[in-house]
Parts: sequence; structure tokens; C-alpha cells
Amino acid sequence: MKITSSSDSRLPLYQRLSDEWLAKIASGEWQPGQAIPTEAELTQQYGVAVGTVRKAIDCLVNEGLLERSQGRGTFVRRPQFDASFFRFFRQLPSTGEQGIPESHILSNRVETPSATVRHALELEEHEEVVHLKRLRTIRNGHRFYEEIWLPAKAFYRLAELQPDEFDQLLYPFYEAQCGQIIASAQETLSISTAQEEVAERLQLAEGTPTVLVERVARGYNRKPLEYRIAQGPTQGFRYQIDIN
Amino acid sequence: MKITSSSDSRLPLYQRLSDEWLAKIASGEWQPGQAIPTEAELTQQYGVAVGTVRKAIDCLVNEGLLERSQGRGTFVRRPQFDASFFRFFRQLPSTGEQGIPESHILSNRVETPSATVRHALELEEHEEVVHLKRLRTIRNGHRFYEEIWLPAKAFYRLAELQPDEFDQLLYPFYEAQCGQIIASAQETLSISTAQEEVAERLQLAEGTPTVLVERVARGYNRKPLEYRIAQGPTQGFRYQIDIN
DNA sequence: GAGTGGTCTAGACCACTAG
DNA sequence: TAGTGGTCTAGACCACTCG
Repeated sequence: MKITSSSDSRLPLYQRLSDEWLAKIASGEWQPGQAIPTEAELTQQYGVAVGTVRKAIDCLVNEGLLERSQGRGTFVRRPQFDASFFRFFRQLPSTGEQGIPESHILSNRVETPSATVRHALELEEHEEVVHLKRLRTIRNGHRFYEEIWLPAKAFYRLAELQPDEFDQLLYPFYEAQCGQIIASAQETLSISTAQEEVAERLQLAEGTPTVLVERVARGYNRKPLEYRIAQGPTQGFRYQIDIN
Repeated sequence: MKITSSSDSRLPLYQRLSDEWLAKIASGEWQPGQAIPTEAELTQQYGVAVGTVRKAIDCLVNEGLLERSQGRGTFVRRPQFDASFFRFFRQLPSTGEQGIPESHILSNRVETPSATVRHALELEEHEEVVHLKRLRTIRNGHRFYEEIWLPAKAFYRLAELQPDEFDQLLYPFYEAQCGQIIASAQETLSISTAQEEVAERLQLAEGTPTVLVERVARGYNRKPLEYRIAQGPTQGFRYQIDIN
């Protein structure tokens, strides 16, 4: 089999292979949770040595896209990092009662994006977005008010649903409903104050300081798929990061 | 040459090699900035194949401890992540005048640590710490008040200096003065309020909300070397993280 | 030109998983 | 027991750096 992706032939073989396979994952030809062909098969298909196949796989494993399991095979990893939002609360106050994590969609509409949103999602002038509003209650009772914008082109289905048809976790839901997979994200934390709708939804006095978490989430191809602003009370807020 | 480190012989060869070399880096036998022996030399010294040497080096490169440079050699990487503190301000307000980054040590004393500090630094009951207080002004005029604790055993020299003998960047200074190298860290962000000394130093009214950044920094061997609490005004504060 | 790391190959044997 | 990924070897050739 030839390498079909438009990769620069000056690049090393293993790099071209791993690009090729990245494309297969991005396109859904290799589905999350499923096994990819065995090393032997890939060796044959592409007419390269095992070592080269292994090195190409190594790259994708390092990037967190594949997962090896000795004796079973190599699998496309399902990025499960909605959980990463919860680095907020790694250390929970050890109250016995934990409260129930909840997520309520307040509204879901197609809109013309503001300049900020259009810029964050790298959209063209005329493109529209699906705009979600959502109220989340995290384990320890902390409440977050979120606004989420998604390119309507790929996510129009979400505007056709009833708010109560949404799942708690959005990223798997995106995948199920729209075939879009979130692979990475960038978050920016800052401090703001509660105004109008935010204040009301969070039951805070206007002007109360809040934590503001901005997130741009991207697909395998690094194109932005979601822009999100979450706002919540500062009290008890914790955000933990490992630096290496 | 035999592998001297006390590594489990059930582990793969390349793993034992990379552990061995990690120890050499940690002990300072291989110094930051310097080249390690060539692959050919290592191959000979340990009596293993090149591929195995390369895989062992790969591990350390992935962990950010070594750096390869084709045609020149492989080097021990100098962790330069005091800069990582500045993920705070990746996006600067584009005012022409940038202000000068400054760092003033306010005091440096040996003390008996509080329980919190002792716990964070994983110290024994009787061990003492060097306690630094420091005022930092970041590029865009933001001011941070920092308290820093270090195990006196390794850092006693810092208590013998005059405050104005300290460098702006502490981590290279630790290395130069005490031979201690910071390799990783964990930060926790939360929101607090300015009290007493903090309020005064930051010129804020008592009770004003502040950003509080707690950090535990560790050496190559993962032992905690520094515990730090930085506090600054919320206004204009930004902290950016990439998630994968 | 000598020496370094970078790529690639070919094949052996081991350890784990599952039917 | 068959098939998978994991480890390890041995050696060829390339690309880059530096004196």
C-alpha cells in the first residue's frame, strides 16, 4: 500500500506513516476504542520494516492518540478529558456528602457569532454557530455557568435537540451526535465579576468576584471545534497543574 | 561496565540504563549543559546494542532530561522553567512600555517550619528551613508577594547571604549556590484575600481578593526542594494551560 | 573528513492475552 | 496454542556539525 496522505517525501518514513495514521484517526476510519491493524499487517501493507512501524506507532502513543496493550493489540484512545475540567477539584473537601454532579442545558440556538467567538473558532465571515448555555454543579456543590459555541456547520444537530436530550458529558455526546472528537484544548484562567445573567444563575450579587475559565478545544487536525467560557464563584476554587 | 544502580533486574535493559543515567544526572555526574558520552561509547561501556542505548536515551529525552542535537551530541537539558511562572502573562496587554521585571528579596532566615510547610517539603520532625520573602514585579507591572521555604540541610547557604546578593531568577541561583536542580513542579491556583503583610506589600486594602499560587518544586529524584506561595492582585491576572 | 546522532532494515526471542 | 505487542541485537546508510 502506498502512503496516500500529502506528506512531504523529505520527511522520515516513520513520520509519514504516523501522519497517515493520524489522518485515519481524524477521519474516523480508525475509530476510538477499536484496535488498529497488527504490526505485522502494517509492516506488510506498507512494505516497511517492523521497527519503522513501531517507531511510527510510538509517536502516536506519545501524543496520546494510541494505546498499546501487550498481547491484545494497539487501540485508538478515546480522549476522556472532560475529566480534565475536574483538575479543579482534585482535592475535595472531605465532607462525607459529595453532592451529585449535574449539568443542565439552559438553551441551544443557532446564532451569528460575535467577533470574539468567530475569532476563537477561526470562522469565516458568514459562518454561524450553535450557542449553548449550561449550568453545572460539580461534586462539592460548586456551580459553574457556561456558555459554549460550536461551528454550526458540524454541530447543527445540537440546535435541533431539546435541552433535556443532552448528556451530562458533552464531549462523548459531540462524538455520538456529530462525529466530532475533541483531542486537545487550551484553557485560560482569569478573575472577573458576576454580571446580569451570570450573577442571577450563580445566585451571586452583581460585582462578586468570579473565576473565569476560557477554553478553546480542538480536533485531531487542530481545528477549533468548541469555544467555552465557564464562570463560577471564587470560594473553594482550586486548579492544579503539573509542570515538567 | 556494569549497571550500578539498584534497579530491578526484571526490568527491560533499556529501562535499567535510563534509570542509571537519570541517577547520573541527579547526582551531577552528568552536568546540565554538558554532552553525555556518545552512543557508540555507551554501547561499548555497557555492552549492549545501539538500539538499546537509543531507546534508553529516548526515554530521558521524552521526560525532558536530555536533548539531542544531530551531529553534535546528546546533552543534559537545563530545566529552564522559572519561565513557566510566566505562563501567567503569555498574552501581555500591548502597552508600549513594558516595565522592568524585578525581584527583591525582603528577608532570608532559617526557621522552624510550620506543619504545613513541613508536610509540603516532606521533612522530618526536627528539620529546619530557609524562609525567603520576596517581592516580584512582572513585566506588565503586576506585583507578586512570595514566601519561599527550602530545606535548610541543602539550602543553608541562602541564609548566609545578604538579600541583595540574590539573583533575579532563583532556580539557576539554587543550582549555582547549593547545587540543587529543580526538575518539576506542581502548582495549585486558588483565590484568597490580602491580609496584613501581604496587603501592605501589594498596596491593597485588607480583604481585597488575590490570586494565590502554591507551588511544590522537586528535584530529579522527585524529592521536594521548594515550597512557595505567591500572592498577587486578581486584576489582569491570566494563566494559560495546554491540555492534551 | 571524522564523528555525531537519525533513519531504516531484518530477524530472534520473550511475555502476555485470549480462545 | 496462536497471535499480539515488548525487548534486543547487528549493521547499513544518511544528514548534520565542526574543525
